[in-house]
Amino acid sequence: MELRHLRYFVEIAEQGHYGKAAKTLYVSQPTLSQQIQSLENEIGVELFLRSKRQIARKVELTEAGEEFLISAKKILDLSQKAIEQARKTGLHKQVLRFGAYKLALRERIVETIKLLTIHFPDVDIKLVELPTSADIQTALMDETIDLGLIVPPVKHNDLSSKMIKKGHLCVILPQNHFLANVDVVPLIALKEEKWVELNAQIHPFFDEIEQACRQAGFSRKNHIVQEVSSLELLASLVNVGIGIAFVSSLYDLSRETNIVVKPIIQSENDPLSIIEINNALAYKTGKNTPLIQALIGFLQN
Amino acid sequence: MELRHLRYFVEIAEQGHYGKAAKTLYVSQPTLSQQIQSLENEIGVELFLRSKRQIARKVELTEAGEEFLISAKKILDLSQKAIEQARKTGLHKQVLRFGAYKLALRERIVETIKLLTIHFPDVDIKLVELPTSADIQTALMDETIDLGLIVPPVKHNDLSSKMIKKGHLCVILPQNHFLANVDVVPLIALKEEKWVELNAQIHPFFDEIEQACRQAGFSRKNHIVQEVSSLELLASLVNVGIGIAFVSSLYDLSRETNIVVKPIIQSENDPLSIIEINNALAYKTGKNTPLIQALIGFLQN
DNA sequence: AATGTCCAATACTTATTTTGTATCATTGTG
DNA sequence: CACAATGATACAAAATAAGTATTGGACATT
Repeated sequence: MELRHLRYFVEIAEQGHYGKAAKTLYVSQPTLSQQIQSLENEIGVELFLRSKRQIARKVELTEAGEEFLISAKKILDLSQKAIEQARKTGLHKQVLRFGAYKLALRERIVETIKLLTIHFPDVDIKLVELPTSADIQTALMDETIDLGLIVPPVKHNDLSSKMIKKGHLCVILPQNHFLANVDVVPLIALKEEKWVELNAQIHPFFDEIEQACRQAGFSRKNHIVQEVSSLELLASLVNVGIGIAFVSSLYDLSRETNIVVKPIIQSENDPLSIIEINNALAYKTGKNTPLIQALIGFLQN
Repeated sequence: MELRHLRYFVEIAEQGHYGKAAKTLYVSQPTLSQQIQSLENEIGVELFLRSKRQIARKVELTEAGEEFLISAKKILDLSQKAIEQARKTGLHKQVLRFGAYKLALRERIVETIKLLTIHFPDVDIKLVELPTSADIQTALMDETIDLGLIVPPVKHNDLSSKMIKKGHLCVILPQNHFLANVDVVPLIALKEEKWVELNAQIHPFFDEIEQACRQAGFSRKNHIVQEVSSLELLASLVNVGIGIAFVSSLYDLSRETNIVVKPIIQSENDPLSIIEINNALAYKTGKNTPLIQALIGFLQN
């Protein structure tokens, strides 16, 4: 018997329905059928009524099942408590310096980071803000920070990283732009555009953009008409028609009006050839403590 | 986290030694290293001290580990109790008719069956004794018994079986027999011997023996000088030199003196060509209830 | 200091277990 | 009686755990 069996059993018992339980547990329905069977076989007792008639349209517990449900919940609860207790003791006042590049703070990742402080209340998480993803990596190498949010790829051999959020390159256009109504924008279609760009000092993926354009067969040199220092300004200038701009799908632009955001594709013929701009967590390879692993594991969900 | 992690953790903590814990858990040492690491990573806390110096020659728990140990034991204990409780309720006064062939009661399996009554005290286990393995199979088909101990193979399509004990064909010889000092006896070497044999009415694997001899190129017809009705008599007659006899390695002959037991091999050249005489549990295929599965699972250990 | 022993960690492969996909069988409903 | 709902099965795929061989670090001994 494993805790998995108990988790599945409790969910099915509470929902009274294999299919619904499967949904909330993010597994398939046959999985539950099988796991419950193996649990029943280990105990030697049927936990759910398998009688032919199912008038109530839901699975009912046997007498033994009712009892087992109470125990199972208690065990699962204790397991959770045991983990939390160990964390409390082991992480007490441990400091974790978490680095994020400036623009990350405009991304949806922020809420996730907030969750960290709730689930690991005994870790003293110090948020360190640095201009770019590259600066984060340098800081990790210097051990100025312990864990950092970056845009892959990593640029040092000694850094390990784990992707936590997938995103892709997008372009923002004024609403009256001739491409404003297409589904996706092939990169080459933007060959002749004028560009507004974030200041290179804070741009998390400037190099990736330039490389993609080169690959598509053009360069934006002399087409960048203005550099700005914030996403808001960027959106405003696009809005009034000064130029268009590249952004990541991970940015939260929901508050910017009168602009449209369109995904970029590398090849005109392949609608799946998006250009990935991801978020990853990085740490110095030698320093992958349980705490760091646990945080990464947590943030991946 | 799964209960497996807790089982491993508790065992290592109590033994203070990965290698020793691996032995009692019947897994390899690296397995424990890995599972403990994954547990630590999930919790985010080191449970064992990994300090450089290990003066005490044993692994020590961290403070968090000490606490976790207490919780882990409690959880494992509750899990066991939960199973027992469910069994108590679900199996209350359930009757299981367990069939065993006569000679099985002279085999080591008996002790194992006794364990059943201890671990499943609320099941009313009725022991049914029948002459041979074939009779057990008939009784299973008739549903006169629910579960039976047999010597494979099964002889009906509707019977399922699960091996629970491996054994092999042996010969018992008087101590002064010319083969009494070899390691293994090739079957063909017994071509000219005189035989004492169990009464065909109670012999669990007479057919298997005859077939093996035929395969080796001889027949015992006219060489069987005496039939007896018990293992004790069989051993006695061998002892005084009336003849030799085939037995299974599963028989408990520890109380018989002045005889030697030697494994038989089918081919002179291959010391691994033993002739299997196993024990299996069988049940009617349509009737594999959780109880039967649980009993089989239990007896396999 | 050099050498040997003990013990957990690592790298890599294999085996087992769990999960998913497709399909079925049964039951209750319109 | 056809149809929808729901859990069970069979089989393929993926994920996870376990095994084998080896390493590296800490002590002990010479």
